[in-house]
Amino acid sequence: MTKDFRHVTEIDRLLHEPSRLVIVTILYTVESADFLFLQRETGLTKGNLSTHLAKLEAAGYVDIEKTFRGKVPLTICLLTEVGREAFKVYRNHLKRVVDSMPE
Amino acid sequence: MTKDFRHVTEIDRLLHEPSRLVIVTILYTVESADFLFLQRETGLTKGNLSTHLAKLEAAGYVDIEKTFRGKVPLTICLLTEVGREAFKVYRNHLKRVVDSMPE
DNA sequence: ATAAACTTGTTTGTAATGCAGACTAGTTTA
DNA sequence: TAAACTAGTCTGCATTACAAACAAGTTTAT
Repeated sequence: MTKDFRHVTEIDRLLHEPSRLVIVTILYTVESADFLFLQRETGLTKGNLSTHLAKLEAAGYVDIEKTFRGKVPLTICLLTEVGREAFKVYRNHLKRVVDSMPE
Repeated sequence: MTKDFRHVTEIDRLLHEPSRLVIVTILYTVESADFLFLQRETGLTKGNLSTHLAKLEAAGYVDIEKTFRGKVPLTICLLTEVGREAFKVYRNHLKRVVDSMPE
């Protein structure tokens, strides 16, 4: 048996998707962001961003608040405590993965 | 504009898939392995392993040599030079990702 | 007035992906 | 000669990622 690298497969798939990781990383640093801000920062299309946010919301990682800026609809996104914890866990897991990789 | 985390999205998707990363990591350390050895080490089902290997072969990351051990068919897998390089690039990319993640 | 363009997203359609069970083909053992 | 084993591939299904099309209203230009 070689060294066991299978721990990699236990990583949080929701955050392992690069698009979602970028979204969550941004939310981790800013605490609150609207839809178009996220779109600009991530470079994602609206449809794609919308889907990823819905998935993160379904997992309880982000809260999505529908509101208005004047008369214009506005979607505010923020990380939940669950999401913050999940990010930290993922980050640490990824660190271990990197450290376990052979030279 | 917040810090730019979009470099994450440029990561090698082929290696970003955990199952394939485990396969390639093993091949990186052993230089040569047969199908059943890989199956035991990775914990993947045959079908899944077969598909992932085919994908890695199509990308030129692994060579697959069909041979026989006595009268029994045997599939030998090994990383190509391209695959070794791709692994190193991915590993370094992942290091940068981890280092760029906020506390 | 009303048409054009913009804001802010959601829904839909499509192609790719991951996964495991069914299947193939041959070999060895009972 | 039937059962069980070895070594994989093929098939089908559920999930995913992605972007284009659509929706619903607002602001600007003519």
